[in-house]
Amino acid sequence: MIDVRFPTALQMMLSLALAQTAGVERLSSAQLAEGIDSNPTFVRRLLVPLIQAGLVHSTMGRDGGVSLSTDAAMITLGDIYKATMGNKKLWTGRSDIPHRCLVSCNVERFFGNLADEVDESVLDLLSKRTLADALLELRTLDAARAQ
Amino acid sequence: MIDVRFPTALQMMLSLALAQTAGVERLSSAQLAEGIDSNPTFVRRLLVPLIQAGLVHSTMGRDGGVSLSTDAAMITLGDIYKATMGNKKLWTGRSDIPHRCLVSCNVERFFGNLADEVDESVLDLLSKRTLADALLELRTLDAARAQ
DNA sequence: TTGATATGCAATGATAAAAGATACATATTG
DNA sequence: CAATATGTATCTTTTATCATTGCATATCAA
Repeated sequence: MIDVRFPTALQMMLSLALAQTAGVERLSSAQLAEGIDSNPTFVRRLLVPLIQAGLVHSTMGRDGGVSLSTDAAMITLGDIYKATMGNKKLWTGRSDIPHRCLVSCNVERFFGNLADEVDESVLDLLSKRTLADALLELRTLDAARAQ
Repeated sequence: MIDVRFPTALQMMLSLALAQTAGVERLSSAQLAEGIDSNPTFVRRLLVPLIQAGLVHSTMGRDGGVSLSTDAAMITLGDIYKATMGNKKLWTGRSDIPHRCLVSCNVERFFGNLADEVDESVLDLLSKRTLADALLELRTLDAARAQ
């Protein structure tokens, strides 16, 4: 199955950012789940690392829910990516390749280094964009759609 | 299951490049399969797009096998990636999100654009490296390993 | 204090993408 | 024509991911 954690977390964060600008204090996991057409448990699982990273604040109990910890302009898409994907690399190579020649003895490390470079370049790209930027892009797309 | 087509195709291409420098005319799918600890069918499936892209030349029949179509310095890792992964994007978002608000109506396109940018930056990185460069890196890694 | 309702979290089940396995037609060489 | 390679279709196995269910815990309000 395809891993949709990042796009999903991103949508949730965008919803929280929108709520923030609209003056809504917090959203429940059920509300967020509705937005992504999924279930509250999945939402809460995704929220855990975002909360631990300090991007989202959660309040328990009745009338509980989550909200952004800070202004949307202070959160980059890179922050969200790092939090939700943790140490998972974008690429994984074959493991336990039998060592028999120059290639098989060293590809594993070679590919690992390459994957690291890729991760870095993706994070660079994501870190240049804030949630606030993204929300603005959504408005632009929406305006284009309306025409 | 994790998609290991690119790392696998890369290893095969490196093996073919090494064979080329060693004066070996061609390798069979069985030989390549041994190198990646897999089976000839998987190898041949992976070879199809590489052959179609003109990166690899295949000869059928007894004593058949595959070899690089050109010098390893003329083939970039980007070529290999494009051939083996085809149109598959690095990221896929959730699909069929119900359209209910500014976010849900536009994230799909927003994320698609973002994914395109990521693909582009990864391909940029991969296209700066040739198979010959990679083979040289393997030798460097091997020398470091020997110590 | 208690009922309603939220999060936090564990465990189990369903789904789907990828790789493995098998079989066989076709091509080439000696 | 025998041996052995590729090309390709089909079926099975594996496994990462998401959905579902259940329940403990926290909070608010009547």
